[in-house]
Amino acid sequence: MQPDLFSSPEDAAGVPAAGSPAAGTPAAGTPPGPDPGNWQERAAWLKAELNRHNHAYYVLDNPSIPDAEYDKLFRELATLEQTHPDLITPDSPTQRVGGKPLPQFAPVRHALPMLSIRTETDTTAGGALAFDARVRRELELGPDAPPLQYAAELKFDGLALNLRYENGVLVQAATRGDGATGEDVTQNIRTIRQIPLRLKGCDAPVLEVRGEVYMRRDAFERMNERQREKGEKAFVNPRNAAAGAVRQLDSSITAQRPLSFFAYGLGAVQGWDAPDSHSGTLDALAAMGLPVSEERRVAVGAAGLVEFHAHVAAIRDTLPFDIDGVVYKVNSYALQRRLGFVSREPRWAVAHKYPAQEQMTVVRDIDVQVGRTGKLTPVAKLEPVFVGGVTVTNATLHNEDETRRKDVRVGDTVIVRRAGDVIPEVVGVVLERRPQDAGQPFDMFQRLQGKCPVCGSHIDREQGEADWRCTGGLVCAAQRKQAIAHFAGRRMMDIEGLGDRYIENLVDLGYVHSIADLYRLTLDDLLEMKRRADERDGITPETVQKGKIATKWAENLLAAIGASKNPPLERLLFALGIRHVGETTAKTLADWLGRLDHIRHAPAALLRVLPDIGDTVAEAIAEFFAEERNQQALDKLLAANVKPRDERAPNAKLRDKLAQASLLAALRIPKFTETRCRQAAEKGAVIAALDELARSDTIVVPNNVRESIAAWLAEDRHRRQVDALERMRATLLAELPEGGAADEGRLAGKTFVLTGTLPNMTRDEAQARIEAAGGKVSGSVSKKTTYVVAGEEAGSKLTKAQELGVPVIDEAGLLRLLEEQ
DNA sequence: GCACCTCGAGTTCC
DNA sequence: CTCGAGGTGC
Repeated sequence: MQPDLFSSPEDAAGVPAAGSPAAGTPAAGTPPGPDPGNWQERAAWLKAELNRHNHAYYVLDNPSIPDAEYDKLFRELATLEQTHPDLITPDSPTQRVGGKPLPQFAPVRHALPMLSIRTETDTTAGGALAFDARVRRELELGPDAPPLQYAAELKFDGLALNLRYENGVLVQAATRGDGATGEDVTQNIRTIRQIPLRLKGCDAPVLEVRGEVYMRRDAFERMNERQREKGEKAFVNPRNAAAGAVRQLDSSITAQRPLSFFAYGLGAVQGWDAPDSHSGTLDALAAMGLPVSEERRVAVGAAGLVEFHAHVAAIRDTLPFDIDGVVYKVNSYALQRRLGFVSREPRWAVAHKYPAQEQMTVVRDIDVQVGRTGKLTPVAKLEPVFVGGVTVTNATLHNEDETRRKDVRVGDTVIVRRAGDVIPEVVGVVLERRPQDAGQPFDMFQRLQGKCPVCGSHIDREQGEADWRCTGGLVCAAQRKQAIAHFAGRRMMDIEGLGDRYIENLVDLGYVHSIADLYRLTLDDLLEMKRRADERDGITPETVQKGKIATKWAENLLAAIGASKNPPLERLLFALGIRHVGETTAKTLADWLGRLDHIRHAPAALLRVLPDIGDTVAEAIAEFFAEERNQQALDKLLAANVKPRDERAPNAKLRDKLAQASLLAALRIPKFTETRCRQAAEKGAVIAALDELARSDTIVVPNNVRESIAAWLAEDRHRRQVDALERMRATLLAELPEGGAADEGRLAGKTFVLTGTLPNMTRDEAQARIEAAGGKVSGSVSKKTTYVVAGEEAGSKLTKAQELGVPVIDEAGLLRLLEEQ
């Protein structure tokens, strides 16, 4: 993203003085270049620096820094020149305001200069108040005068254009250029379908329309995806992509780029009776078939501006395109004329920005984190930057491939992006700023010397997988701690007060080695642990009162641990942290098999017949329980009276799943396909007599299949699996309730998706009630969704529902459905 | 065998 | 919230 130099020399992103890293100076906080105290040298340096970036952007079409950064330098120079006018030279970028047009595009002299708008850098409501106050002062309005009317609009993050219509026909499109002269990009602009080549109901001799070309975010993503597939370089953001497309020399390439346009004003006009207000003009332009953003209004007084600013801030992330702020214009043209201009900026308009969503910073280091499953994740440790409203110090690099694709190295200057609630991400490296002594391309194995940074076990990356993993399992303290944290989590055993910090101490000081140990902790253990932890951290000896607080804390924690002893079976299963077993799969296991005892002894083949459990998941579960250590941990839990409170008989529907044909197929014997299993079962084949099937004197299956079964059975573990399967089948059948499946409830077969905040119940409650009525609750909207239940602040799921035509109901609608039964 | 739908897992900051 | 991958239905 390069600054809109043409338009807004004042266009700084309103970044607090976090300071920015210098080229080759990996320390943020120190301004780059000569000491700001020496203003002569400083100004010379700024000029050179800015001219260099201009050249990179406008002539080489290869931006070197993000616009917030450019603006910061520009503003610094402008301020210097203001206080020391003798520093102003003709070659100063502040005097030119723009760059050279590319030689390949014909220059266009604008009939009416394209001016810039002053930017209000106070990103709070104060910015709006200040503007209103300024305007009222200029108009000499007293405090009792009625509030002014303003046209409030979005400030699009794109490229400004002047469209010239003569007699209603588009004859020329030009970029802003330096404001006086731009580039003729008519051929390219003609390819944008949104821009009418002929105006509806207007044949004025001259009508110039001004607006912004931009690219929608979704279109940008898709285009970048294609670029990457073709092995071509991806664009950093929609703005760059749009600017690049408009400045394509080959308009057939522009035609393939998904550009959009919004009109926001007028240029030269002849023979057209313009309305007397800005909002009226926009309405008129819309009526002529020009795209005009709907997100605009006539705001009344300062309060109206503040309200609009807040409103747009709230919807900013849901807009399909990027904006960097809003624009306020005095609505009445008569008043605009009275206000006039200061130098090259109108006094009647201001751009009011939001905190920048992109910033530059330096990568101090690349750390590797160990996840619960042993996944090794590279994390960029950043010089703190204020971006998108928060200070960011860490950003995930996901995995080795991703890190290398972006080629992030220690010491690099990177662009960090954070929009709304979105997790900060490293968008890309500013290669121009890579220092001589930057690190090498990231190499996980080399970096860790083949060892887990926490436990030293060797690390491994499976063929075809993106992740490196620590092989230490629960030997690895990082994995153990997270396993315990997972176990204690709210959606699992829900042990309140057992946060990461305490787990860290409990494990490090040796009080807890595995989850079962939690239930053997005593008051003394906890107090001792706390004392030792405090001592280690150098915290002053306890006062009597502190001792009391510590006791209270320990009592509470013990109580919470005690209270967690009898969870629903599915929660306990989820809490164990078996790979591929999340909330839903845990529920499936509990619903179908009913008792922990069955689940912990089920062979993979049995698990495979359950819905939504395939080879990978079945094996992960069986493997977990095959581990001696895990079975011991379970036994210890049981011994400590940790027991699911809702064990029950297996689900009646399991009877069908236990049919011989299904179980035979679930053994996954080579060549013994599902169809063959069914045929064999019809002829009386059963797992209990698999040996017979494999014998040469039977002809239930073709010879080659028979041989395959025999070979398979020859392996001991396979035979044991068959035995286990048969035993479990018998046990389960014996426990199955008589008769058919129970009544399924009113909402059987219906799938719900919950989104937003419901007025009177939590989402968990809503989910529980839907499930109690036999319905399903899913996390994502698709064609199969029956209803989307939307509350306050519903987000993308609601949008998706509308796209797919899925009915949307509110809480009241849901209650009605629930009560109908 | 492919396309679509889900689920699991990881992630940042206050 | 998003991405990747597992599972299922066509």
